[in-house]
Amino acid sequence: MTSKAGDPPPDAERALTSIFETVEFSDAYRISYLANAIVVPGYEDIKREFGIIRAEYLLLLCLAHHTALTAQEVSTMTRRPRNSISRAVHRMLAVGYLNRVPDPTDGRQSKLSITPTGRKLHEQIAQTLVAREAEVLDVLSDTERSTLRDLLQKLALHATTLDR
Amino acid sequence: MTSKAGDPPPDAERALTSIFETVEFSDAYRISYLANAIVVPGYEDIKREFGIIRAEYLLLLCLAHHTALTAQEVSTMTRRPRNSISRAVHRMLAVGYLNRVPDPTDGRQSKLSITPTGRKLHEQIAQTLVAREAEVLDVLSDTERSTLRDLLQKLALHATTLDR
DNA sequence: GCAATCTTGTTCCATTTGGAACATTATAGG
DNA sequence: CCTATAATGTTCCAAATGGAACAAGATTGC
Repeated sequence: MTSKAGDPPPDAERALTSIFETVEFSDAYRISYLANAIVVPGYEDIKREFGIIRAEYLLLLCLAHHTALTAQEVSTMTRRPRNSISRAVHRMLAVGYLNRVPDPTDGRQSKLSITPTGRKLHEQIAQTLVAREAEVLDVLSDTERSTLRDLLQKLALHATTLDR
Repeated sequence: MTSKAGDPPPDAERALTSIFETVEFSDAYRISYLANAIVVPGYEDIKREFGIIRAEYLLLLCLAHHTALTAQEVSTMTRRPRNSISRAVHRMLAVGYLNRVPDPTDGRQSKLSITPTGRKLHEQIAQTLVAREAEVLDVLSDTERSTLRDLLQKLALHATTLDR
């Protein structure tokens, strides 16, 4: 269907990629396109294979890397709306991937943490996404990849300061 | 709420960004996070301001940069499902942002093109996204930005060869 | 030339999504 | 201390989303 990476693409196919160069916000467009090409299909696989939707997996992911978080913190970290996280918390509690203990010092919130089963699942799911990431990044050399990492980190950190 | 870009972040806030470093697929995660921080809120603004949803705007965007495309081509270029594009075509036709002429050589498909009104709208919308992009990219120097462009272009081109 | 297969665009439907309003608790200002 | 304001998590609802099946047309292979 599509030509291989190194080939000079035929005209019909070239037309479908020229948008990357002509679009007014080409960096943002490329980033968005890449997200759609890497993670979005990844989430679809995860849904099919594990019955877990995006907000649910992001919740597990955050908790796999922090000993305890509130729902609000997960919402902020992931830029998902609070109600999505709320729903995710209920489902993940129900299937035993999550613990929830009310915060004694603040009656509004609860501390969430991942269970061993939840962590096992996360590790499986992460593999899927690591593989998908590798598929895309393998066109870069080691130096290029390391440069990219640094630039993305800088941008991501800065983006956290952007309000919604 | 959040500290400024250059400040050393306080502990509570640092916890919310450390995921960028600890997540197993950190490049993919950062790309996805950036897409959510730049483009997604952009689409929300566009919906509020212009009453146009994502698939609809992507359709206009593609047609603004190509004299004629089929719905299938737009679907491929944007990685949106065919039915989303189909709906978008109908709405954009109804409001006069689009022309559609059946392909005489292939009865299944039609050639789509943008109207002058549609193009005007695209130009307004693009400004919104260009501004949002600039907000994020302004932390990079000119050289960094140019390096990033090249890397993203390489990745995006390669990603087009990924099925689905 | 014809049957089987594929492609395009569409409709249908179930699921996901996120805004808005809400109850509850905490915090700030007087 | 007590009222006004803000934050957390939840429910409700309308909208967007994408998979699946479909009709109509094109292509392939015999």
